[in-house]
Amino acid sequence: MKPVYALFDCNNCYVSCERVFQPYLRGIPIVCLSNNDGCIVARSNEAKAMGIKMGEPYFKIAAQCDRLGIAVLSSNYSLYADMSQRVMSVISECAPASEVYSIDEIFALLTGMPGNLGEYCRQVKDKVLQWTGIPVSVGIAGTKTLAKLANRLAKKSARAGGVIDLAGHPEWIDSALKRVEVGDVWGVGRRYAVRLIELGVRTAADLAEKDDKWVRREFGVVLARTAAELRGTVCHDLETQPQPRQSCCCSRSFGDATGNIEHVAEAIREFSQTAAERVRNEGLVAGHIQVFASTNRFRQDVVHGTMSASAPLAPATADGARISKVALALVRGCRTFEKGCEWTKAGVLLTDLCGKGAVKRDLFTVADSRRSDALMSAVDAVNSRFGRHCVGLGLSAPEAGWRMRRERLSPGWTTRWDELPVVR
DNA sequence: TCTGGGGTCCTAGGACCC
DNA sequence: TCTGGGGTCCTAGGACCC
Repeated sequence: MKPVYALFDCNNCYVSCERVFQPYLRGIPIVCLSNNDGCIVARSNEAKAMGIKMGEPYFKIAAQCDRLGIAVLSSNYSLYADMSQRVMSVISECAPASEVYSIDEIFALLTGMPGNLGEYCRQVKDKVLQWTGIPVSVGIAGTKTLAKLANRLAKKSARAGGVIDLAGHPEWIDSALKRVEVGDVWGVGRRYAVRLIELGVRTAADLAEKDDKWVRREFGVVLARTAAELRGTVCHDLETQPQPRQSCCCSRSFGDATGNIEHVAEAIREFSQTAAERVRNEGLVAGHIQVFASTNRFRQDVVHGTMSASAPLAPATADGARISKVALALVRGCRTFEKGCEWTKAGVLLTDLCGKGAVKRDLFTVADSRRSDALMSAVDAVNSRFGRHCVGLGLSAPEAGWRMRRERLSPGWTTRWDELPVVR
């Protein structure tokens, strides 16, 4: 039986999440910023029409936003994650199998389902809007890559009404491929796009027509799979069971640069506990830790520097106390810190992750004790109820200069009791 | 003055082994 | 004048995704 994939994708995801709880933002241009109020990461259709570009540093267009009356919001990831969960749960109940692909996308497997799948997906889309307030678009096709492409066209087409079904209309595939630039194909990034265009491959249709051996030789096996998927050959199956992650990184840009190693250490102490908490939440432990910091890579007029230090964690652990102790020791033992740099970013990377039950032990190491497990469970319980960093080891002041800027943050409408919307 | 964060996979090259 | 062959493992770097 021919496989059928549907890709559901939230329209302007973060903007739509904000609009659910601030209806006065509907119909006006609005953008959402990345962490530290750095870059534009989401735009409403009105903002797109005004020429606001994705990924643009905010400081460069702040005045323009002001002049054009564009509403600007700091990123509120706890809101977006919560809204995402609601959308995903509605859609996943409408299909026999599904794969959450990102915060705003989910693949649903519709293989063998009876009836008009385009019509069915339109009903699911309406249900998502009614139940969560989030508008979605849908692309349906025989491979994931084609479903992505169909979704892209569904978003742009006024006639499609948010749904394009290439599985039900294989005769549309050729013209669909011709209408999509090669750089907009899922799996073709900026570098590949430049080279492909130099080689005369301009559209998805051009890429699909290329000889498999040629693509493999010039670009490797990954792009060869993408090209095959455009021809209708499934190379990327649905991953219904999320694979256990291999690494966990917590890094942040600082609100204010600092030359003080103790400030960097403070940040890293907190990031290491956040990373440990994420790893614990997934029942994993880490066997290796790396800490790093860097200066502002964009500025020409300052001393540039990077520091990085790493150490094994033996036995592997997710104990925030142990991990933050090692992290601090790594920072303080790092010589490159002595160069008089202004640090603007730091982070912690946990790797060699494995299941908690699979920890290797030897005669000379002691596994995490039951006391450590109990302590971490208590910490997680308190923080889950009262907010992250409510309790922790050596916590820093909320107003510490290294903390990220979030000057236009909306309330935690769905995740914090004290920020619930009030109905009058 | 101000430029995000968090992932994965593939490949090439070096170290090391027999 | 001259330097094997074949394999594995690890790491760094480069590409991609959202």
